[in-house]
Amino acid sequence: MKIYNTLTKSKQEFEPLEPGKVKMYVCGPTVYNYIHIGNARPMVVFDTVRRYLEYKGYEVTYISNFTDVDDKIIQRAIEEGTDADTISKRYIIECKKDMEGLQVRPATIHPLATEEIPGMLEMIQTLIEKGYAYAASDGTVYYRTRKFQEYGKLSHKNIDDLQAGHREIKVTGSEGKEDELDFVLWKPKKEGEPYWTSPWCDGRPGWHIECSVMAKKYLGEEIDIHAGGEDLIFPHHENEIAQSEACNGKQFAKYWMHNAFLNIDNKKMSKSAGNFFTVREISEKIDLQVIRFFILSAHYRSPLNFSAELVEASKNGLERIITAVEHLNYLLENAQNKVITEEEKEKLIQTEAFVRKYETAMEDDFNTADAIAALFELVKYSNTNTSSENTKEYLQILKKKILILCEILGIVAEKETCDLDTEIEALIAERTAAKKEKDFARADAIRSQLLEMGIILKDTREGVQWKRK
RNA sequence: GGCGCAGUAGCCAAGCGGUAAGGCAAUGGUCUGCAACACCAGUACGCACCGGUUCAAAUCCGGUCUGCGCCUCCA
Repeated sequence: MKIYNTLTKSKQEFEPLEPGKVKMYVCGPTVYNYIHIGNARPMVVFDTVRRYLEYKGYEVTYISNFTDVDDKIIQRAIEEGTDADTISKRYIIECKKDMEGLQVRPATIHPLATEEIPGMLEMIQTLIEKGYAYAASDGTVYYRTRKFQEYGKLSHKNIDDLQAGHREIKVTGSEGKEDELDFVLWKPKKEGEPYWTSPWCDGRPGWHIECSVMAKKYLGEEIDIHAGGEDLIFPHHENEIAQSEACNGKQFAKYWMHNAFLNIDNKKMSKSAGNFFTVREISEKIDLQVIRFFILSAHYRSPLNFSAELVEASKNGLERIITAVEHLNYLLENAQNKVITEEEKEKLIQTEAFVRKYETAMEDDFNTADAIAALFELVKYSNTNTSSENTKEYLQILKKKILILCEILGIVAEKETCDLDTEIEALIAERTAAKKEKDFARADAIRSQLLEMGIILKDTREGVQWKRK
């Protein structure tokens, strides 16, 4: 299995630190509002990575944090006349709801920054002791960026270029810094803000230190995969490396994975441009599973454009897969309980090619677009190689194959079979009778009536199928 | 200014040296009372443009054009 590593700018064979186990850390959202559609991309993408690793038999420890103390949260709290804790707790709950809709499985642990302050104080202290950090006169603690020789190795930046860039857009409030590149590990509180006591001042942690500490606490000093959006490469992940490696003296993460951005109508999403969408508002119009399928329809390192018609195309494509599974279920209801035939066995062997194609795609840096193509080929094969003549066993195995490939992508292709609604069944029977008597007006009336109830009918060769909208 | 990415049919999107996957949409057909589903058929003499390397290039190299990202809170 190959993974593109931002650190080396190349695809590398994946070799976990410990055989059979994978330690994975994915930077989570800052919870000051509902998550937006852009936040959904890394969640879906890395959840899929996790699912595939588990499919391959790895035991995955998946850690994803919630940043629950931050300027934006505090600002939101002030606006609403409440406290930061209320805001963050509320949006963590809402975020989890959205994740559920997107079929993103909960992480092994979702640590909260505010609950990891002791670890942060400890790491900052160690960095100060090792000479990698210093406290300014106002109590702010800075990281001594130039002291870390390898600074820039992830983002492939030259430290001197960085400084030149900084001069142009110099920010105020950095008087206590020894060097403009130094970044904050701990900052003093302002009036009314949440704070914790520390040896340097009452205050709160900088953003970067959180992830270094949480990764270390829950995964250890060395981890396999560290992931997030590409915008995090610099400075967030670069700074994490500086902190963790200076503190622990070991390579922090072996593989760094970054997803590209999701744009809206070919433009970067932003509130000012008026093209900002939360997952919540999208979920009111579209099944979030469609959004998930849409996100996976492109490779995670390519920019992805989001628009109504593109989502519509994904919806139709996904429908094709679901229809195929429904059809198999329909056939299974009346299938014969005989021994699988030689011909059927032969056909099942042929489907292995699609499974292999799927796996090959996933093994190549999680090429979900190609994997989906293989899935579609399997679906087509299923559509053309099944009938009411087939045995239960054959149909069951075929269905299972489709379902497993869907499962890795987080696609639920089979809705729980609800109890047959007697009213619906009765209407369908009535319609069938009407059709027999060539009373098509009555038949169509019943079909419209069912449609209003959210039931879609299909007259197949094998009989009438129905499904909920 | 520095660093980097991308340009493949109407749309989306794989392919990354061996002669263009897959999906959506559209068209014609099979099936069907109609519809829906499904299936079948054709659908890029060509992969932004110009050169070069090679027996062979969408794939490698050089240049041009266009779009985009990061360098600053940001998935």
